[in-house]
Parts: sequence; C-alpha cells; structure tokens
Amino acid sequence: MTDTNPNDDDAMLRLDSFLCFAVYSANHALTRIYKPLLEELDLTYPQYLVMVLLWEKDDQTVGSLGERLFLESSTLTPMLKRLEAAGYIARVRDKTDERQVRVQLTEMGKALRQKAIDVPRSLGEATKLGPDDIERLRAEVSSLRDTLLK
Amino acid sequence: MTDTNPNDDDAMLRLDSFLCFAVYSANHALTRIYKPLLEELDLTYPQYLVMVLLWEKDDQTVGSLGERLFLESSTLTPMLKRLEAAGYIARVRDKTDERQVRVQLTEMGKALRQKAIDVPRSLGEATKLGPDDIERLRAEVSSLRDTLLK
DNA sequence: ATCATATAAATCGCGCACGATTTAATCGCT
DNA sequence: AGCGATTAAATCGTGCGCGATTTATATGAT
Repeated sequence: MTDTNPNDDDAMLRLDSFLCFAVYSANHALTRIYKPLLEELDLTYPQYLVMVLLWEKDDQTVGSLGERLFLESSTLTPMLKRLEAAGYIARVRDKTDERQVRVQLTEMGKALRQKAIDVPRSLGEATKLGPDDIERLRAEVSSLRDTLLK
Repeated sequence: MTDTNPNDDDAMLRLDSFLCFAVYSANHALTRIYKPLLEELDLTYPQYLVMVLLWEKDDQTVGSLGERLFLESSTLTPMLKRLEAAGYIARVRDKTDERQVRVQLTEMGKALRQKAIDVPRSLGEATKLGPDDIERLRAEVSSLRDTLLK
C-alpha cells in the first residue's frame, strides 16, 4: 500500500521545495552581503565580477567577458561605461578588428585589486562554512548551471 | 616542504573559485530555463514565485509575500500591479487595517494553477538530478542563504 | 483626546538583465 | 574587386531589485 500522500493535490507546487527559489534567494542574500564590502571600492556586485576577470587577465573584449559571466553585450556595455566613468577601465576599439572593444584596466583599476584582496575571505567567513564545504557546494552549483545551459 | 602554490600572488581572487559566482550564474541559468515554460502562462519568473505563494495560501498581504520571498515593497508593488493588470490577482485594502493591501487570486489566477502544475517536473528533469540530490542541494543552498541573512 | 511614534505600501532614482533590433566592421565566395 | 552573410557592440524597451523617502493609517503613552 504505497500510500501516496493523501494531501498530494499540490503535486509539490510548494515554494519551500523549489531548488530554484533556494538559488534565487541565496543569490539575493549574497548580493546583500557584498554590498557594504564593495561600497568601499565604489563597485556594485556585477561590476566586481568584471573587475575580478580583468585582474585575472587584462585587455579582454566585451564578448569574452560576457562569455565568462554569461551576460549579453546589452548588459555589459552600460556597465562597462560606468566602470569607465569611475576611472577603473578604458574601452578601446581593437585596431586590427574595429568591431571589437577591448577592456583594459587603468592604473586606478589595477591599484583597486589590493583593496579588494580580502573580500573573498570576508565572504568565506560570512558563510560559516569551511573551505572544503564551500568548494564542494560551489562545484555542485556550477555543475547544475552547466547542465542547464548545455 | 609544503610548497604553497608559488603562483599564489592571486590569493584566490579567481572567479572560478567563487561560490557567489556559481550561485549568481546558476540563478541566471534557471531563469532562462523557466522563461519558455512561463511564457505560456504569461508570467515572469518572479511573478511565478508570487503565484506559487498565493496558490499555497490565498489572500496574503504585500508584506507577508515579501517576507517569504525576501523582497521589498518597492519591488513587489509594481510587480503586483502587473499581475493585477494580467487579471491573475486583485489588490484590495484591508478593511480593518487600511495600511495593508491584501493580494487575492482572481478566478483566472486560480485556474492558472492547473496550467502550472507540471512546471516543477519539467524543471526537475532539466537539472538531470534525482529527487534526492535536488532536495539535498536545495537544503544546502537554503541553509547558506539563512546563514547569510541571520 | 492628542500627538509622537511606528508600521505598511507606494514612489523615486539608479543599476542590472534580457530579447530584439540596429550599426558598423569583417569575412567569404565568386 | 564586390557584395551577401556573419560577427561584435551598442541601442531600445521592459521588468526586476534595492535604498531612501513619502504618504497614509494605526498605536500608545500621557
């Protein structure tokens, strides 16, 4: 008698059972944690992600940044203009292919890296998780993303 | 000789190691998966979350919806107006406390539930994960969120 | 009863984020 | 060389999402 839950008329249409809502709300929670940390750097959270990519490797195109961040040019272009206005990056047309715009760190942008150096540690602490748990969770969530995008 | 990585000048400022970016990008990926499913219902993803809450329990205030979704009235008010314009809900001032607005399903809103009934299953399939893995991951990510908001 | 305080939504300004379209440059085929 | 197809960014319109403020109502202490 596999007594299927008699109160099953919901067919699991309950918010608390949604993985998507967990991810959605965790993302907002993370953004809120970052906010005060990044305000000191005069960066928003998505802008910070761009800067991290540029600190990894300077002089990238809009397209390659978008590919890494899963963002469209319609999102990046205005964001990059704000980063340029803030003085952290320069946007220059590629000389050999004028269609592309290369995004380059200014001296100010390079210098900012030092001020951002312990943001990841602060965040790690806020999660109250050990490095191994963080890495395991990160790998699982990344893998979910990759499955969905495939 | 625990040879600490000689190329450690990065101090882990690498996007690929960020749990936050995994969550951020997984959230976008989920939104993209939902989009075509919800278009048939004439709902956006956040609107769908509101509807799920109302299907669970009709006649809730703006504030209580916000508490469940971790959203402010500045986000909800315009969103609820759009749901009202779509014909799915009604917004009525509470008679005994005129400060509050009660959000109530219309007949159309109630009927929509049947059309939404297998959205969760479609999503479960897209993740290519079993129910147990989904639930475990959901619990972990929710717990992360709760830790951060505490 | 009155008035300060608190609470609930709404409003405003700004920054993502996307899809659809447009503009500009390059590529490829002949 | 020329021109259609492709590619890279930018632009436009819409919808979240927040913090700060405003408006309106309710509460509470005297």
